[in-house]
Amino acid sequence: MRADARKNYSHILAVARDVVAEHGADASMRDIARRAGVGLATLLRHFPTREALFEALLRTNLDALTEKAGELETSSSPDEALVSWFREMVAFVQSYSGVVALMASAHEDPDSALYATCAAVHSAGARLLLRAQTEGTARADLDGVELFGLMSALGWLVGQPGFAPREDHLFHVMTSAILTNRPCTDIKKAA
Amino acid sequence: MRADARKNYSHILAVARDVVAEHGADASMRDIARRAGVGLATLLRHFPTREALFEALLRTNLDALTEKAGELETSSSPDEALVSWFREMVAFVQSYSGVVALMASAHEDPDSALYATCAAVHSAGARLLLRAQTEGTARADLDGVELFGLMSALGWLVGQPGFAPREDHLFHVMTSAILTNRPCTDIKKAA
DNA sequence: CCATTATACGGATCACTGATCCATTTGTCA
DNA sequence: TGACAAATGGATCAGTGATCCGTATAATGG
Repeated sequence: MRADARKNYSHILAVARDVVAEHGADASMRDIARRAGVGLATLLRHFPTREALFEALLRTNLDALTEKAGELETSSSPDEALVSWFREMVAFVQSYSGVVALMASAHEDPDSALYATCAAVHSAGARLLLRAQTEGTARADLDGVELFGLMSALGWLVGQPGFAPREDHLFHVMTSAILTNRPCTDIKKAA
Repeated sequence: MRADARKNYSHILAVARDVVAEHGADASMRDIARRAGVGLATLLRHFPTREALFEALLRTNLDALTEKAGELETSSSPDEALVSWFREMVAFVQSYSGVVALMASAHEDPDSALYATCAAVHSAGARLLLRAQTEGTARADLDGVELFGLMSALGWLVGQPGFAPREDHLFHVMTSAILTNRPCTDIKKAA
């Protein structure tokens, strides 16, 4: 790749990160190109589709999440690790609104550029889950994909207008569905 | 309203219901108009925005759900009623993909055409929830909005590619987060 | 039953989107 | 410096939702 092309590539990616953070996953490609100071054609040659752009955009974040899962695996108790990672995943999904759908379809399509990255995230989560399940603190009838799904769903929900203020509580409800040792802490028990 | 206009209104609505069921919430307005045999301008005069069209489309479904909640309130046990209604809500959200976001924003905006309808659904769900909470079979720290949110999130999730086959299981996980008397039925309990 | 009038209709058009083409510019290397 | 491949971006295309306005028609009064 020529030097100027490489520079544009990085610059576009940086600008795209800002614009997407501002306008969500359906930001205008023209807008991104304009703000990057390049023509639309240039943007679209570097990233032929919207998915390709997101792929590049998300790869670093997803890799970081995968790595984070590995760290938590050794630094925290199984259920604490799972909850911490869950929280980070939710925050991630929420911050790039509209991105989960992309990841879900990427996970279904082995040819997708995001496929490997998604699979890594899934299996990283699955390992954290398995560790908690072995200890008996997570419900046994879950797998990594479902864990990912629940995280995505929560991230999606708290990204919807009106639900952001309830994020902490909804997070608590959702984790108590996954973990077995913190069942409904603040609930008036019957019997 | 003139007779032909009224006829067009109903016809467009019926066609829109089909098209949306086929192509989801971002179906082309031109497409709907074409299939209804009217000009795009006519469609857009009857329903100035996409939201206006969905408003009309969803009102009947939502009213039906509200009514259903009332029926269940007298015909089933509190937790059975809640679960049944939960299931219907999830199916509804899933069938009209992309619609929840619309309802969420409608619920935030008192001027929205869907506001009253949404509020009715929320309070109908809240009543079912309260009944189960009084009996002690639903966790007490939930309100109608959160119940609606969890239903929406699940509906959204099972509408994503790859998660549809897991609908039943995810439904089970989610309900066990809400109910207290069926905590993780198929799980190896710790201690 | 016909003439008038208000109403509804829809083709044409606009601004916008992502995608593609290709003449021009620019980096690179001999 | 010269030549060539590579990268660029303006122009253009089909698609979207929205708007305008001349035309067709339903409703109404004579």
